[in-house]
Amino acid sequence: MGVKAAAQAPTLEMVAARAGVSRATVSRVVNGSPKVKPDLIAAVNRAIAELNYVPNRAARSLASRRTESIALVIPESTSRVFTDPFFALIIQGVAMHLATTDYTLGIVVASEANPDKTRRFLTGGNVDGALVVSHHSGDHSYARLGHTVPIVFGGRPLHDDHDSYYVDVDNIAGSLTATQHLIERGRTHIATIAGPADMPAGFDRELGWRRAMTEAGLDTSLVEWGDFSPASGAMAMRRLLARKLPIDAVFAANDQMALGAYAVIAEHGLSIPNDIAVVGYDDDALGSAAAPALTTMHQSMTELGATMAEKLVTMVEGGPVDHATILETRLIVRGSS
Amino acid sequence: MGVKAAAQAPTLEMVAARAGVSRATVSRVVNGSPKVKPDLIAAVNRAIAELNYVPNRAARSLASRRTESIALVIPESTSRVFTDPFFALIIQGVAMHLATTDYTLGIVVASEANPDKTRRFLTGGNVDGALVVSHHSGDHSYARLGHTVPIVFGGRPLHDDHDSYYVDVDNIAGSLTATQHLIERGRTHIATIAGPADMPAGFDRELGWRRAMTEAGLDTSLVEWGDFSPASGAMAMRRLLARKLPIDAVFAANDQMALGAYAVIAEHGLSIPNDIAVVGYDDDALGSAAAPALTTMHQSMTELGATMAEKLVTMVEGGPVDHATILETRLIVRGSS
DNA sequence: TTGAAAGCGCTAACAG
DNA sequence: CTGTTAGCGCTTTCAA
Repeated sequence: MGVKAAAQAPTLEMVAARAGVSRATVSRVVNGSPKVKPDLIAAVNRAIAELNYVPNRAARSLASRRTESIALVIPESTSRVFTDPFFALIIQGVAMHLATTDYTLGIVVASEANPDKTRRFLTGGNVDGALVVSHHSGDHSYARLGHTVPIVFGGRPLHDDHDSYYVDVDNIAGSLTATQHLIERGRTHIATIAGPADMPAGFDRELGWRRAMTEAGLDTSLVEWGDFSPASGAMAMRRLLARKLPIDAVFAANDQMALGAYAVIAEHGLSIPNDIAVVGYDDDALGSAAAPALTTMHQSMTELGATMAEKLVTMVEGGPVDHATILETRLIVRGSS
Repeated sequence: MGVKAAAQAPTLEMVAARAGVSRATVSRVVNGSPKVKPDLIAAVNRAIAELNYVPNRAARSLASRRTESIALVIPESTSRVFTDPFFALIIQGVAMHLATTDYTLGIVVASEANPDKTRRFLTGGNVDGALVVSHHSGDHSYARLGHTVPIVFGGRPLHDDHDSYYVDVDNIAGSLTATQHLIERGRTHIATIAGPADMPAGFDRELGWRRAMTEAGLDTSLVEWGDFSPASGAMAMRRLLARKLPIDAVFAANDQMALGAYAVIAEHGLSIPNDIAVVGYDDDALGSAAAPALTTMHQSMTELGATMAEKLVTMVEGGPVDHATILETRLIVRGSS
């Protein structure tokens, strides 16, 4: 209201006029074309600065048929476990990598009630590519879209899907290492609180534990499953203890479940690590503040996110990429083992 | 490569041709204009379905001068504490609310090294509005942009900024309630592990504690500050105990610090809640799995996010909104108090 | 190396 | 109520 006219955003045309060149030239300068005379480049840049010009994405994308934006798709069901630092860190990694590029990041929570909405959004030319993360394997249903628009998955497909692209952490090697650490510490009755077997992370971490146990000739019957939540970890620990078998260590498939187990171990009057050593997975912030501090496997989820983003951008721009990229994991020994 | 022609996405024009109407009519149907004859609507919708048409956002936005997308801005410094469920939950709330609208969500990590990049992005007509969240008050530097593009802040401005729009939880009432709960339980030497005084959440939660204590005629000298991390909570608790004054309860400004304090209390051979009752804030997932389970103040961050999104959309669409929206908080009594 | 001109797919007056 | 007609701001041949 009042006198103030809507300050019209400067257009490329205004820049051209001010710099005394054609719109085409301004466009070339903005897009870094190599064949523009230096003095013109300078003139254009000056005009851009003076006008505080910023290109209109919609117009650019309409004309060029590229959107300069990528979507991070999060299946609704997994968004419910958003509390899991997992997602937040991946988003952070993706966002930070993208900040170094010209791509914009869009978040899409894929409604399971209406999966076509997401499909259409992705195939409707709204994004140049997509990142799909989930704990659930089934969500690789998006895999087929990969033929229409570039897609990079976070976490390996549960069933090896030969032509999908993904970045994953080495869950098998990680859990193998964690279990071997317990064995080296002289533990022999090592239980595991595993994650759901229908999620790659759950399946693989159980597998690594199994391998380490088998290689060492130890018994692999002490398994209980949780859903990665602290409460489920506590319940699993309770079931483990209820078996009345000797247990001198527990490898939990994630820190949240490990911490859930802490409470139960204390309730039973047992001490960590004297009676039962505990090793978690993920290196949650809370593990280091727990008493005793939790030994765990560290893997950088921000790195995972950044790597996914980098890979996708490479694909979008037509570069060569491998189907699988596996990130390393490392053991962090603290007081609980 | 090979024979496959790039399957050209169907355009509005193709739909018009197939339905035997003009492009304008198709546009009207797509945008739900009330003045189109039912039979034409049907014809158009049939053509849309047959062609699997999906509107091109760029074209639409270029022509209509609206982007149908909003940005969630996260200052870089606060993105480092991304591990804090706070952000993840807000994002979730925002994403879920937006999923019920036609708006798209973009995540922008505002580089502090190059703040203008974000400013330009926001003012450059790339989004219809923005949501800004941060724990830090200083970040209301974006407040001025509010005159150019609608902005809703998460958390109140530290210095009351009379014309910015925000949604916040009632930190003062919440911490007052938490402290009164401790007082009702008969505790009289109640310490607080406060958050940074330069963050509204830190400042307000300390204030609520102070009010409750003062009203009850209790001493308010037992204060130590942390930075909301578990480690800082542990250190603050250590300092509190080092004062060698009687302490029979602790109100921590968030659960992560409360849990950090747990470890230290145990180290000192004290028991919770017998020797020291503990109340946290935020209702983190881990608080309920701790031993004993943590009494805390619950506030729905997803609701915060959803409310922010809703408010912004209303603003973007020209509806009336209040400057401040305050969300309720509730006490959850568990074993630690 | 630069400019002119033709759209990209859609919306929004304005007629009719 | 429906169609016609201009563009929205930018990229991109094609000539010059």
